[in-house]
Amino acid sequence: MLDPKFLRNEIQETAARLATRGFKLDVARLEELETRRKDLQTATQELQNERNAKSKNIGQAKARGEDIKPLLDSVADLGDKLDAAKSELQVLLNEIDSIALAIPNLPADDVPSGASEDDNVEVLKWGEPKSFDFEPKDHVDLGESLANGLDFAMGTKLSGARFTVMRGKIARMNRALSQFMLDQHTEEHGYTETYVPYLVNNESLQGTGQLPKFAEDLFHTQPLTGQSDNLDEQDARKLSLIPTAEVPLTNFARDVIYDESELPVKLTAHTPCFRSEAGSYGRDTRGLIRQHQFDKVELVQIVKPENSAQALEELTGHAETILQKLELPYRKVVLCTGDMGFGATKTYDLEVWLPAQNTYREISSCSSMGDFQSRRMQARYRAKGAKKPDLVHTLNGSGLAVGRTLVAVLENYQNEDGSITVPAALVPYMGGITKIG
RNA sequence: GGAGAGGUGGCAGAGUUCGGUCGAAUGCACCUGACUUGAAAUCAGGCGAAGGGUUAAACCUUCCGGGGGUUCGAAUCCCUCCCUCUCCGCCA
Repeated sequence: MLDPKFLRNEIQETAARLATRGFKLDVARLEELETRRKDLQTATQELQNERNAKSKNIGQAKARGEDIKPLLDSVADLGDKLDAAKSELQVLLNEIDSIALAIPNLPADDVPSGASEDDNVEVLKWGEPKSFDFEPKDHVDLGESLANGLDFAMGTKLSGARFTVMRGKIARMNRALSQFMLDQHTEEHGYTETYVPYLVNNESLQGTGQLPKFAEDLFHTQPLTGQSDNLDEQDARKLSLIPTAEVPLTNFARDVIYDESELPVKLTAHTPCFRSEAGSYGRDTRGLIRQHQFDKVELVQIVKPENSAQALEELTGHAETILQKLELPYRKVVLCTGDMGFGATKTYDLEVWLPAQNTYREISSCSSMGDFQSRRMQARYRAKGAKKPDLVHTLNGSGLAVGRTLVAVLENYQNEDGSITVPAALVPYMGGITKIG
């Protein structure tokens, strides 16, 4: 959520900045709503003031033992007028609120402007794509032929499309990867390991920005009632599967006022992620690339505003370290204004080299959300000597997506006979074996 | 699953009997000042959040777990939901 002041006082500038990411702000509509809000709010508050003052008089008169009948008569119709004003104001506020909740974040100044992923800017390339003296197979062929290590048919039988069963050494490697990543981040990068719920409530989802706008991307334990943009009382108790550990981890900060000395908070967790992938029916239907369920090691930082830009560089570096230690070639791109996620001010994508596709594919996305999530969550900190608490900044990134890392290892470390060399960094996590198959 | 207790400011904790100068005693923490070479201790003062308003203030409104109700007026009374704690049962 943006600072309401942007929508009140700097709406033209705000609209212009939002336009760079392809979002059209209905300025005329908002201005009209704002004008009415101001009038109505003032009028309502005046009525409340009048009521409070008169009620106070009644109390005092009663204490003195005077006749309060005339006073009661004088407030007779006040209640109805107040109720009417209040409900009219509430309708208006709800409308403004639902508009505000659907406005994406403002891009940071140093984000390249552009309309689509074609306008993303490559920052660096790391490692050389290995040249094979045979035709490299893709991870599906490799995984299926390795003792049925990847069993897509079984996943479909049990659950449906985009679910997969892993067996034997492939399953072990999937586990090894997440263990390796967690150890790196906790032992080398200073993150606190956490274990979190995989089911979260709607407040948490609204805090990080998945709701109200992206309900269809998630799996819900119960269908949401209605299409309302605002959470009603019943919906607030329904749980949804997390699409990323960003949701529970970032919501640690919800309704918290940190002491300055507690920041930054750095959290990591290994969790499954569940995505309905609505709207992606035709894309990446083969293999592990796009699944309804996959594992991810997530990095989250809660920082002081002045540190968030630097923190994004560091957090992205932490994710890069994993790729470097696994010796997987990758490139780093900064997303353009048009390709960024809803709540991001700036995002780096890390894309790993996949030989079978002869291209780089996203394996991590690291973003600074500025105060966008903090404002929704009321996540604040108190600076030493400051009168009022300030909103913190939040960042998150994948470090890394485990399923896609498995794909990358299988494809990049394949040998001509279909076996897979275990990356050196992973050998200790694989019980010492150096080759699969 | 059964029985009971409770949710109040950053934290702890009064107030709820008998609704009215209660946005809320007190303590801790924090901020400012005095004392001190400095610090500690002590003393004095200040100190919840959100919104509106102002050059800045003043000032106004809302908030005592969420929602609803009664009333001129609700932290306080009623309904409902959520959460926490204790005891019993059950379970990994």
